[in-house]
Amino acid sequence: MDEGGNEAFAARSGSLRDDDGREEGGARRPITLADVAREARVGESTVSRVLRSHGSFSEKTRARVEDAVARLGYVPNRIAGTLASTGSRLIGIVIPSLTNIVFPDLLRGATAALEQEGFQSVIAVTDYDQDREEAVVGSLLSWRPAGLIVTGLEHNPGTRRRLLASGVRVAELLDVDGPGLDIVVGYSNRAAGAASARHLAGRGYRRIGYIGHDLARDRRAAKRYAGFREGLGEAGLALAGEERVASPSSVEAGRHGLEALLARVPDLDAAYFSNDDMALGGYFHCLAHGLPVPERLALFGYNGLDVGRLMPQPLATIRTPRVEAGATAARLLCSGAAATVVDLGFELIEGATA
Amino acid sequence: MDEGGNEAFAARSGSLRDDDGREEGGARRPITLADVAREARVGESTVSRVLRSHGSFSEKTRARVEDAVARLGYVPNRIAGTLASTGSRLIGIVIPSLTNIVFPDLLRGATAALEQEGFQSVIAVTDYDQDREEAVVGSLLSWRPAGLIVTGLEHNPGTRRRLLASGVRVAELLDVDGPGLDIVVGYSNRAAGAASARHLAGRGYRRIGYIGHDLARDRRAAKRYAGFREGLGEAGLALAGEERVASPSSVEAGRHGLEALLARVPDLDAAYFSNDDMALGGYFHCLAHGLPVPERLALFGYNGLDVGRLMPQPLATIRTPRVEAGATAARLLCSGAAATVVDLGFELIEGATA
DNA sequence: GTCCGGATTGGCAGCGCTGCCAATCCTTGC
DNA sequence: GCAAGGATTGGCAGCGCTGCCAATCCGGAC
Repeated sequence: MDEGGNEAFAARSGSLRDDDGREEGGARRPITLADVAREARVGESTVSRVLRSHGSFSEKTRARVEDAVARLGYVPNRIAGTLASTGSRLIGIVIPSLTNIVFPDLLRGATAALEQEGFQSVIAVTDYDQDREEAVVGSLLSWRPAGLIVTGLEHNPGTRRRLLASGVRVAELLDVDGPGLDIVVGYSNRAAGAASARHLAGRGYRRIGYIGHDLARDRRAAKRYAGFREGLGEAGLALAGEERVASPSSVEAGRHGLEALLARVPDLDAAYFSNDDMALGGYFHCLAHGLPVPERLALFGYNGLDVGRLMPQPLATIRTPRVEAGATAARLLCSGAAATVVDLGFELIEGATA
Repeated sequence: MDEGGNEAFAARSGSLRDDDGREEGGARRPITLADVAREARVGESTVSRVLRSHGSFSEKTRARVEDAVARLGYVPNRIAGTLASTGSRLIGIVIPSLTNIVFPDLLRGATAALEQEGFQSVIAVTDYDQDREEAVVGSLLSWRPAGLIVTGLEHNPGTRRRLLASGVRVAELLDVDGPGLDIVVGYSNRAAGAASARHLAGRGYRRIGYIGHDLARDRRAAKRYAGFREGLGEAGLALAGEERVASPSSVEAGRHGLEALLARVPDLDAAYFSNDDMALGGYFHCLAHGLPVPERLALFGYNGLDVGRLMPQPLATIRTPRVEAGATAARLLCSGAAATVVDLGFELIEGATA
């Protein structure tokens, strides 16, 4: 190892023209590309080219540079790199919540695909609040990302304006029911709701109730709800009752919601939940109170979580391709595809609870 | 609005000395701080000061600047800001998985606290692979973060070296059983395992089995396992049998794991699972096969997920302060606290399954 | 009216890296 | 042996913003 340097720091040179950095008690400064260039006795651009495998250079040069990098423990500064080059390799991802496993799934798909393309993701959470969405979108845009992945098609005017004005590519996920800004990847929540209604009606259920969570915030759940009512209508039915808890969806909300609804509408023969978490709560209520499922009460969820498949009776639900949606959106953004709508569809899982 | 400019772009000036940017068909370029300064007829540093509420300026100036910002739709470029100032406002977070809700919980706590401090987070996932951890740590370090949050205390030598050499603050989370690099926030997995064993032994269970997942990758689960065996040993007991599935933890792995174990060791009277997801799967197995819980078989989990609390019989488990750990680590990192170990402890929940 | 000290303000040199362009080094062909 | 043309290479001007420092302004105090 050379004098005065350790793996990650070099002695800071004492004056502006002295580049040798051998001042004795000087402060330490991070290793830069210039340090590597000096160590390898090549130009800065050459180091840059080698590190990015971009442009041409000889095998001998590559070896010298890589050697110097290893010797100095150089870590490239992507902040500087991004500023200097025109486009960043960053994608911002905006999701409403980390509590519902649906969004980590989306993240999983997106980050995996992104990584493959050499992109990194920055994540922000809105808590289902459109004002917070506007704020985090602004915050993400200040990193000059190559693209943004947001959830749903509904945004307040400020968010919409910022997104449009920024000129960055935007992918809106998990919904295709409505006009999108640019790239849209998802499935129809409305159709999913309708399909659920048709399924229950087709099975002969007539006294069907709905247990949902905060629909004002979760617009996709609201669309499923609307689609569900439509589907019931087509079958000549109407909701026999409904219970909406003001909180986000959860097993707890589902359990207590079903309990409350049954107290009001005891002769329900089926319950449609705003998602699988809620439905699992409902299932637990039935188990705890000895209500035979689906004989006494049928249950239907949404999302197709693993846990539903493993219940003693597999949950009747709709499986949504969340991971795939994240991955598809990421790939489209990276590839610079034209504005488009990708409807990935969904799959109705009959299960054994309805 | 001035001629030739719209909300987010200004006409690019045709030559290097012409700053007026009124070339007719020129390309568009993003609005910069210099544009705002010109529009507000103040200096660049003044705009910078106003935007960061840092330094002093008159009320009149603030109004003019904010006016210009609004008129031009200026979005500050944090890439440039970070490069120019010494420290970034970024914290990197490295987690092993997004599939297990534990890590989104950690993220939730961390991002909430970080946001409050004006920091942004960049997230990377390792899939429980130490080599991938090394790679993503390198990748995160290239953003020159102010700090890094990683999971667990076990890292391969390369990761350790990079972390140390980088000079950035590091917080290691969710475990306190072992030496840390810098800041450590978590709880003792070993003690949790031992406490679980003592609880089961104290309740009179004697034929106790273990159902776990891939312990080679999940070092914290391995520590709980070790602690559990120790705890049993103190009570004069030994594991009556164990089943390890090679996959990550899941409801499915728990259900099938218990089934397999019971096939081999039918007279088990209690089952300790590597976590609540696994335990939920075990519970489902019992329900599906009519095994009375806890009379025929007691169940014990780990993590204290909501779902366990809402089962018909609340799950006996250990509640871990995951969200709090994320938040604590984030706050310590931001505040520049000294290296320290924070043991947040855990809480044994008796539940009704043991 | 003049002077003083604090409040404001503007200028400008970098932060570390990349893109462009010119300089240099090899080959290969004749 | 010489020139043409591609392969390598180095120099350096920014990318957009912040930090430092000097310049300017302002409101009393004298």
